[in-house]
Order: sequence, then C-alpha cells, then structure tokens
Amino acid sequence: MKRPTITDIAREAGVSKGAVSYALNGRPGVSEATRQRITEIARELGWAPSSTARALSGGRTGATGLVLDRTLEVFVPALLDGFEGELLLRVVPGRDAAVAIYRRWRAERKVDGVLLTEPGYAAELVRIGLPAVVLGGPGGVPGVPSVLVDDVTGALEALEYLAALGHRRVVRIAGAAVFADPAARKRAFTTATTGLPHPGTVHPEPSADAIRRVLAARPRPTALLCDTDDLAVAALAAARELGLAVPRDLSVVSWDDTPLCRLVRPALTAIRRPLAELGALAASVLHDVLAGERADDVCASRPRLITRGSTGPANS
Amino acid sequence: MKRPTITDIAREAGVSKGAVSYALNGRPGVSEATRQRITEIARELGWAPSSTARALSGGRTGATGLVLDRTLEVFVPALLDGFEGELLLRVVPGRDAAVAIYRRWRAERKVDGVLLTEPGYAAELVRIGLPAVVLGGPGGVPGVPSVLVDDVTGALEALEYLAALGHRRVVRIAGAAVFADPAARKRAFTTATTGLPHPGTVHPEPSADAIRRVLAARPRPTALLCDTDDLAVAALAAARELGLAVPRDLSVVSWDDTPLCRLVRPALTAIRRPLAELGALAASVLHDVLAGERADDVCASRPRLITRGSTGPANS
DNA sequence: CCATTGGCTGGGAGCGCTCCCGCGGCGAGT
DNA sequence: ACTCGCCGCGGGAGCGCTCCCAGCCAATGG
Repeated sequence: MKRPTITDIAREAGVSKGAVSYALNGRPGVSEATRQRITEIARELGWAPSSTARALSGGRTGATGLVLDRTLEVFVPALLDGFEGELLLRVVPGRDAAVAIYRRWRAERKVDGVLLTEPGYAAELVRIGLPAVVLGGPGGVPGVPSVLVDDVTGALEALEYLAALGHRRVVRIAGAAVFADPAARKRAFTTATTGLPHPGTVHPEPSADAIRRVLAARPRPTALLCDTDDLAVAALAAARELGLAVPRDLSVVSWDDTPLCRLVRPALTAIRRPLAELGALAASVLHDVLAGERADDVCASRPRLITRGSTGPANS
Repeated sequence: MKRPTITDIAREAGVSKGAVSYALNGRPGVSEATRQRITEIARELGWAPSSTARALSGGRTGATGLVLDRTLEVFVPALLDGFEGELLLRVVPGRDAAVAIYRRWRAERKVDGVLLTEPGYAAELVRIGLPAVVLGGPGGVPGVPSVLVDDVTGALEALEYLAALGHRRVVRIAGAAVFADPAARKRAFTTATTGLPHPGTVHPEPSADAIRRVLAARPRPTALLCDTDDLAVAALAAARELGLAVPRDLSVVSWDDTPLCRLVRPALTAIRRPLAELGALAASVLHDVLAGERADDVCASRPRLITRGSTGPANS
C-alpha cells in the first residue's frame, strides 16, 4: 500500500531512475519506446509525482501566494476562477503583517511568487526578492509587471450610455476600488465629462455621508457612477432616505458587478470587469517572470456594461 | 548571498547537523548551552527552515487545503481570519472536479489535510485517505470530525426576540446555508414555534418566487427568518415589490451577518455566527487528527443576535 | 580502580526527485 | 576497416532536513 516512487518504476521497467525522470517529464534523453513503456508502468502503478520532492530538488514549490486584505473578499472567487494552479492564501490585519508574511514565504521557500492586490507593495517585494505581479494597479516598478483592466473604456462606455439617456450632471463617487488604477479612472472620467454643460465632479470620500452630501447639492446630479458595488448599494440607501426614486430621480451605475448587484432593488447597472481573465493573465505573467523572461504589463479585454434597473432616462 | 542551511550553522558552531536540528526544534538531545549558541548563530545568519525540505523529510507540508464551491465566497475571509496557518485554495465548478482535486492533493502530498464545506464529501475523503474536518455540518462519518455552530440556540434567540415583539406568524425561508446542519435548523425552528397559535412553517424553496408566495399567503406572516443573507436581501426586495414596508408590515431576520446586512436599507437584523472561531477550531481539530489523536466534534460559542432596522413590533 | 550508566554529540542514511557526467553501442565519414 | 560522433541510458551526487545509531566522556556504584 506504499506510495510508488520513480525508483519502483525504474526497477519494474529495468531502467534507471534518471531514465524514468526524463521519460515522465517528456524531455529528451530516452527513446520513444522506453518512454512509452515507462509511462505505462507509471500509470498502472498509480504513480503521481511528489510535490515536496520536486520542490526540494527543483527549487520551485508550484504554489503562488496571495495575502489578502479583508476588503477584497468578494473578488477572490472570480479571480481564482481564471487562475490556474493553487493559491496559498493568507488573511492579514494590516500592512506590516502582510510584509512579514511575504518575508517568511520567501525565507521558507513556501511560494514561487505572489499576487499583489495593490501596487504599494511592489517595491518592497523587489527588496525581499520575491517575484510578484500586481493585479489591476498601475505598474512602474521594474521587475514587477501589472495585469490591467481597461477602466478607461469601461468608464467611457458607462458615461456614453448615461449621456444617451440624457444625463448631463454625472458625479463619480470615488472609493477604494480594487484591482484598479485610481489615477486612470479619474482621468477617464474627467476627459469623458468635459463636454457636458455641468462637468461631472469626483468626490473623494467614500462614506455614506459624502453620498448624501452629493445628493443634497443643487442642481442635484441625475446620475452617480460609483467606484465599487458597496458604494452603489450605499447610494441606493442614501437615495431612499432622501426620498429619491431610482431610477426616476437618480440613476446609479456601479463598478464590478459582484452578485450583490442582482440582489438589491432596483438591480444595479454595472460595469463588469473580466476578473476571471485577470486571474488567468496574472498566472501566465507570473509564469513568465519565473521563467526569467522579461514580462511587460498586459491588459485584459475591455469591461462590459451590464444594464439593469438602476438606470433610466434623466428626469430634469 | 546564498541562503544559509543547517549545515552552515553546524560548521559555524562547530557541531553536527544533527545537533543543530535538535537545538532549533527545541527537542532534547543537546545541552542548554549548545542550544543557546546554535540559536544565536542561526539568528545572526538569518536562517529560516526550508519548508520544502521539511516536507520531504517529515512527510508533512504544513498546508491545509480548501476546495471552494462558488457559493461560499463571502464566508472565506471570516473563516480564514480565525484559521492559523496557510490555506491552499482552489475554486472548482462542481463535485467531480472537487474530488479530482482531493485525489491529486493526496497523491502529490500537496496538503496534510483539508477543510470540507459540506459533509457530503466526508465518506469520499476517508476513501481517498485524506484527513479532513467538516465545517458546520452534521458529523457521522468516523474519522472525520465536525466543527459545529450552535444553530439551535441562535434560532431560539431570534425567535424569542420576535415573539417578544409580538410576532405570532413566523416563517422560515430555508436555503443553502453553509456551515450549517439543515436538519438541526429545521428541528430548532419547529420546536421553538410549536407554542405559537399560527405555527411557523418552513418553506423549502430558496427562490425569490417562493418568498413572494409566502408573502401572498393569508394571513400573511409578520416575520421571516431567512437562512442566508442573500435570501434576506431577496426578501426585502420581494416585500418592496408587494408594497410591504419593512419593518412596519414585515420583520426580516437573517442568518450570518455578512457585511451585506449593513449595506442594505433597512439594515438587516441578523444571527451572527462566530465564523472566525469556527476557522480556529477547524485548525486545532485538524491538528489533532493529524497527530493521530481521536478527535470528536466540537462546538463553537453560541451565535449572537444583532438587531438592526429590519425588525420591529408585529403590526397585525 | 574498573565497569556501568546516561547525557551529548557526530556521522550518516534516508525522503523522492532532478540533472550532470560518462560510458557503451551504433551508424556515418574517409 | 578504423575512428569519430551521437544517441540512449546507468550511475550518482545533490536539494535541506529529520532521526536513528553508535561513540564519547563524565559521573557513579561496587
């Protein structure tokens, strides 16, 4: 009942361990006939490579690390969906704890590389010497490529849609958007709204209070573009408290389209970002980095606007 | 710049590898003086144990596996919060894929054990030969202990609270609650409501349609106890569509208290389960199982009722 | 004073795999 | 026909750690 090793296979096949290793890894050094035979024996012995032995010998663990801040919870499944391979996950309370984990992972050779959920860590990771890929953030640190979502076209599409509905006073509620470049969003929003008679403004505070204040302004905005789904839900709540009907008096567009958007009433129109694709891209970029190839920033396909009940024609 | 190994430490300290190993692992066999010296040298050399070498030699990887179904997304952070150590995470589309992952993890010695999010896998895991712990579900499979949340007292507290508010017609909306034993919840609900003039009923279908149908019944229930936060949000939406004001015409109590409960309006009264504690318990129980000790089911501390705006006095 | 005990320690054999080195054997070149 | 070169494979040395075993020395009892 003991687990078979390549030594067992070698004995069974009458060859050496080395030959078995080459054969099973599909690399040159053995004849096709021998390879076939070895593969067959391995199959019927039920052999599977020991990840630990591989890791020791090869210096690679095959796992990628992800240190999570609590705010990201909702996005992990979507991200992992596209991510091939295992993720070693760790939830930490703050920045120092995160850096400590990165250090330890590096020292203990626990992971080959890590995914960063915010660009602020990139420089630190370079210092630690752990390969890393930034999700969604702006690049800039040499050796730490980013995988990006094109928030600019996403924002443009949403704003064009709102413009077509007659909205002229659009306010963006900026917030702690994950996998996003705040500067890019801001730029996209301001350039897209410069043609409007009442240029859209950006509100920097993500609190519910801020939303109430925005809605109390005169003339009142007819549409909100919220950086996160949470903010959009908070906006719905604020509108309700102020006696504003959505979408009659106010249209709300959200960013991300987590399941939450379909649960609330009215259901939220949202800019859906291809998060699964982001995960897949991150995996392949990290792979390139580990292979020693120079990896550049890559961009996922454009977001799509999902229209639901929270948007409608402007009414003033 | 090479990473120090215990051999380096041994050379530096003038002792053998074996002595270093014993000293750094705090086990008997070396004198206290030698241990001190070795520890000091290890520290100044910046030594950290190689997890891969440990895993190869010791047969333990130190990692726990968690295969995720997409429905659980929201709970992972809370769970991990209490879980000490790393979790190897994998999202899969269905049951077969999950079993395949378990098999592979076992064959490749990727993880020491796994956390199960539903009891249905327990028997399979025994067959595969992977140590496992069931989160929240009913036990029953020998060798696979469960960590439980006391849903009975949670349900009782909520129902007592509703009774005190004058509610006599309470309906439970059953759903796909995670980390829970459906049978226990049902039992708790039926026993707690047998004293009421209109005994509470359990509706087995978790859809929004079902909720609408429940609310269309005459006499209409005055309170709903929803198995999940999603269902509670759906209930709020359904109530709204039917012109029912919450909490004036209908009180809604939710189970779990994810952040969602505070975002919607009215904010949801919820039975908060100690999920972080569940994670911590799971870690320690799994530890016991791995140590070969017989582990029994354990129960986390009782849930707490968090009252918010979705509940109020009965109005009919 | 010598044998026995017991605490410390050095040596070394694995754990399962990768990869380098080198050796036979075969076909091709002159 | 002889040599050269290359292909296919065997042998073995690590990777860093754990843990068993035997040897050493001091303390102790007879």
